[in-house]
Amino acid sequence: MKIDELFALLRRRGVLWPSAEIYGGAQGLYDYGPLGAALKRRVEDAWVAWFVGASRDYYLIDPVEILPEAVVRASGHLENFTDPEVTCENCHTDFRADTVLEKVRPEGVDGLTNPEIAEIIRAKGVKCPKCGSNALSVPKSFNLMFGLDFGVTGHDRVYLRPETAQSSYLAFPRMWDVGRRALPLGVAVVGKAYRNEIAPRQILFRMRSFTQAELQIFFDPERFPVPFDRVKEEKLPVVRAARRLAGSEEVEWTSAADLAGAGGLPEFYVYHLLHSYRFYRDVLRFPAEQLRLLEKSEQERAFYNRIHFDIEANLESLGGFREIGGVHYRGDYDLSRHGTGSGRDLSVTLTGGRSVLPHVLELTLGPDRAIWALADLHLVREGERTVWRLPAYLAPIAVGVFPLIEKAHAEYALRLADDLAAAGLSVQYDATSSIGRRYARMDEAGTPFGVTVDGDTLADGPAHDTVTVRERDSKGQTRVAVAELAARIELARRFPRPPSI
RNA sequence: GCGGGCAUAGUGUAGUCUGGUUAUCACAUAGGCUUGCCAAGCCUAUAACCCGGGUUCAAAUCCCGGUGCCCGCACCA
Repeated sequence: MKIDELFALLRRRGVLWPSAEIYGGAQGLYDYGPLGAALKRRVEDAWVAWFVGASRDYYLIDPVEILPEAVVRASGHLENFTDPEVTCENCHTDFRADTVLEKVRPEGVDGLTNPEIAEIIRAKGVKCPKCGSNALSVPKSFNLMFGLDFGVTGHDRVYLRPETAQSSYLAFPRMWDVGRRALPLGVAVVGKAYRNEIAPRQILFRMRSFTQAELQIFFDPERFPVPFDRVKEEKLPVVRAARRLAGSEEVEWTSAADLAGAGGLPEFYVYHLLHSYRFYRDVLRFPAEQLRLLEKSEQERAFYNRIHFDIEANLESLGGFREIGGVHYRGDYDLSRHGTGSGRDLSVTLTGGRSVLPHVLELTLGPDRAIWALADLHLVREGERTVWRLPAYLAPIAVGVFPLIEKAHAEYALRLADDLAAAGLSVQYDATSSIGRRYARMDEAGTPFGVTVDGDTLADGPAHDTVTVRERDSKGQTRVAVAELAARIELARRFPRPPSI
């Protein structure tokens, strides 16, 4: 589906909508409605089950969303988020000031005010790199972090975190003690991050307030054991950076063994790349042929990332492959920077007495993007029918309960709906319109099971206390005893379990 | 940020160029009758011109400003 068509459908069903709609909306802010909120929780829970559940030494924490200025100064976000830009008044192209001044001032523009940069441009006669005209503007700074006044005086500067990862780094020394004082140690955060994007675009794909699910694995750079033998035959759809620089974005299905061998990647990295890939393929159930693992070149990736693969899904609504998550080997950059910034030594002493500054492997997911991808890839029109083929364990509503004839069967059906809800299932009771229309609504919401109470349920005979269970994808119907119903649905609602590390 | 396009019920739309009726139609939603396992039928109801200003006897329609969305460029640490 096209982006507008898909968004209209999601809006109509109350999955999500623009925030502050009655005031005309606010750029880059969206709210989730009942279906979206429930779906998001399921996606996040599935992520936690898959990533945090992979090891006994991985933990989920819930830190605040506000960072003191010293933190973002140390992390590099303060300077990197405020790159000055100049615009060519002639051809209307924007450039980063340090790029434009590369030749005349190779040391960069850090520490210069915008008028000072403008003076250099004027004095050196710097021209527009694109059209060659003399029309470069005075630089403007885009602070991509939201700054806040903190405390009574408002003199203390704080920022909404631009990524959840920083919260995990700050927690590392405490988690070292809370955990088993052993590496690897995983610290996961699922929460909001905020970026004052210049141009929010494409609904959930570039928002100013969005959710990140990130697992930071702190490990000993000399030793990160993984059960690599178990996975070495598995093939991954990769696009290596070298191949991209040579002009091809074609996927090469490469075995884990080859990526680690001739491919030159560490085994621990390949293992986790595969673990992440499996989440998208086996948990979110994105078709393998619509997924690719795209390696970022040295120019594209952040300088501190030693290895960087994006996990991308091919989305019709957005015109191609788009990043949903990533696997980043960040080295010791983060703990080193925060060690310097805080004046604390963040290295740890391992059993045996060796002291190490742990390296970080970061596994990320953008839950908002995942939700859009779940809609793009699984929400399909089949003639008159619209079906959201979500995996049963991700569906916002587990089961719909319908009386075939409201007057005759409502009492029993309502009681059944209450019983299923009491068993911990999300239930939707619907008695309006024809049974076919109710099934159709259920299909559109992605509800995997519809339970219909009919005359046989109430009558004496072999079908007493049984109901029709209608399955969303096949439209097939089976007769199920009410006593077994909750257990059956619960089974389908279990998240896939990860292989343990 | 720059450039282009767009904005009408819950959703999709007609009407805008050429100002003038009770703002069109479909689907959806709610109620009734009927039916009773896949969006059936009939009747009824709810429901919209993005916001602000201007021109005019009269503005959904023309003009200005704002807001938001889409596309391209740039940006995405």
